[in-house]
Amino acid sequence: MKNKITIKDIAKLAGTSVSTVSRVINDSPSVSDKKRNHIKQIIADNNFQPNMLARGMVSNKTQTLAVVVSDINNPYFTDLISQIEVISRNAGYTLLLINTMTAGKMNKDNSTQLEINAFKNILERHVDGVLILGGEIDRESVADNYLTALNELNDQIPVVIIGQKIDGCNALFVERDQFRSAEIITQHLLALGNRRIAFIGGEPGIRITSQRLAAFKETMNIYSKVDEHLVILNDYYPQSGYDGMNSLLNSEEKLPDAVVAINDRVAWGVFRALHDHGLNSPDDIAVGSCDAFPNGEFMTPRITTVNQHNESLGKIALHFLFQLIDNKELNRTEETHLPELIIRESCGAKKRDEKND
Amino acid sequence: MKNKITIKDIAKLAGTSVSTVSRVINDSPSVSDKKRNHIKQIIADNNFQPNMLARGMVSNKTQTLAVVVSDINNPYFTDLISQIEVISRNAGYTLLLINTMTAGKMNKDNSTQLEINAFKNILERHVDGVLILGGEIDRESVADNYLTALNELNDQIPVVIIGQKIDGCNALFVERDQFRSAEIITQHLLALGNRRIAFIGGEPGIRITSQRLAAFKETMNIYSKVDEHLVILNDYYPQSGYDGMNSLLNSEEKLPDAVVAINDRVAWGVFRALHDHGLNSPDDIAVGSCDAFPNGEFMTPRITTVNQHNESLGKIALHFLFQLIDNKELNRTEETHLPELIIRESCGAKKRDEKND
DNA sequence: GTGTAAAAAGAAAGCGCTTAACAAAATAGA
DNA sequence: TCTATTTTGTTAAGCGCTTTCTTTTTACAC
Repeated sequence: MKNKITIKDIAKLAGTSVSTVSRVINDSPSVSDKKRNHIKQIIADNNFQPNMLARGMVSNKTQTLAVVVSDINNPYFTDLISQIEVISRNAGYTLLLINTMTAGKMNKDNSTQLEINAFKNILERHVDGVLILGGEIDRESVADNYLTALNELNDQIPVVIIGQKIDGCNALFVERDQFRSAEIITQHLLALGNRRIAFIGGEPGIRITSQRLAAFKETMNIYSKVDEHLVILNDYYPQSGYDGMNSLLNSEEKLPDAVVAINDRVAWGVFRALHDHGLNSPDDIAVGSCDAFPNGEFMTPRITTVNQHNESLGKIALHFLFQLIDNKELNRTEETHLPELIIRESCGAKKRDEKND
Repeated sequence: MKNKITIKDIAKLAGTSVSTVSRVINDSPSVSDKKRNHIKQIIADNNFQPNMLARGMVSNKTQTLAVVVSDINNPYFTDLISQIEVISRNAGYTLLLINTMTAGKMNKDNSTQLEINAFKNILERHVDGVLILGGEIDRESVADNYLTALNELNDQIPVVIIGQKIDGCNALFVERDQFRSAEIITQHLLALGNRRIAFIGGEPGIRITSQRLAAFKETMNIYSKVDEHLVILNDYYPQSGYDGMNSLLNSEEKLPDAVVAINDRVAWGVFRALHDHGLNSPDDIAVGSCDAFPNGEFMTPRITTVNQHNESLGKIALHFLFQLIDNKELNRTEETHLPELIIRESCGAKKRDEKND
């Protein structure tokens, strides 16, 4: 490891003072063009990179954003992170990534503690802003010490949370209407004539699940009624859909006409279970879901789902975060993106249209 | 934003000197238990977090690792990152995440420049170690300025690269045998009696593609021969498999008996194309691939693929990186993980067994 | 030439911390 | 009791930079 070259070295090489070199680095005006060019040349020749730690100490800016994410393997978050990375990079920020879920499910206390630790870490590092995706915030009830830690963090550093607003939290929230999206897909399935509809997937105690499930139930109750045997929660992954559908298929109960899967990945498992039983979607059982994950059009059948326009979430959240960092007045426009039904094959709408032609 | 509390404030509150407080923070022995406890109490009461920038300046350690990744949306990398995050966090490091691909494909110059910029950024931030996943390193030929920048980075900070060794690069490489995995799946397909086999997916000019394609061709040439019309490269995503398979299905050429997809996601698109043409895998066309992505067992048909044990890559890479950071002698054991065939449904091996019973 | 204002350059303080060097106090041995 | 040693605490330097305050240089008018 070579010894790092410092601003002092550059000053010496250029035969000038440290402060003049600093002025050149920071594009301060009061340096003559001649000297400026000379110094720039020397900086380039020696491949000098100013030490950001030192700059950060005095300027109180680290050009760093912390991203706290509960599950980096979830493509919903990955999508978000990659958007966030690009926008941040273009704005001159680098991301500190903090994942708070180890592997699989964790017990609640443990994950709460992990997030609180993350906040401490963030505080130590003096980042300029914090973005929180999912995690504890998704829970229906948040521990008091978590809320305290989060508010303390937000006292020191601007925090923007992508998720549903929670009471008592002072951070800024950017949210999507999770109720509405489940309502849309349930209405669609009902409109196609299905009356006995199952709900599969989602983790109990997590807000997105309760909201979507509530939407499902309320909507169902208008035209039909919910058979509680047909509501099977678990988590958000294909295995969950597979197990859920299988238990329905293997039970004594009458089979449903249709299934609302909590998201496309769960639907994937549902399809697999159906196929294993020689059944077919949409002909035997229609399946609809939410979230429009990438590549849903390659599933067999192509999945009918609800696009929440999550692709704009990262952009909006950063927009706010940058405003907070710069102490600007918040301008909460351009936030509304309504969920939108994407009709593909798995609910059978197109097939029905063809028949009616 | 509250004013941050500093070590000075703690010293004043504790009626002692800054250095004594520092000793307590750093668990230095020469402080009496009484004073130590008193100071610890005050630190806790005031929720004091030492400023890591300041600590980093003097100690030359930032407890930060940079992770440079070309495409954070690729689940192969996401898997890797999430492992890396957990291990790093447990070792007291936080990750700086730098994604170098914006969206979709980029032209080569642009992405080279993005990575070089990333290296500069890393240098400025004085991280303790760097991990590189994919990116330029994957290309068959690397630009000179890229190699120079990479070597300069490695001169200052330990760099570990997960990928195939490139000439002239001084960083440490951790690799998997990409040739072997394609060889395995091709052999499997040949052993099942297929002779006319297509190769779909992968990006020309990227090393993993050339290596797997070379393995495919060499293996094929032993028992059969390669019809160049049946080799269709593009990229690594379902669309690529879909388009590739479709073009085969729509062409005048005789259809292949089997397909080697470069990875499971490409195979996914292949299945979709087959299905659109009323064809079925493995009955009409067998499909095998590499990489054993998560949830492959939920595909229809369940995919037969080759597990590269990439799950151990992150662990091994960090193991080395930590050794380099601590200036330890490198101990390159436990590195061998042979690729392994996972037989599921899509090549038809099990069906054949049943028939023979 | 002198005088003055503006521009350019430099000196020095300080960001929050660690740590070497030193000083003081406590303990031990003679 | 007195010195030698160990333990505990303090002072101050310095990490690499920014920035305020000062000084020097330059430009221009008279």
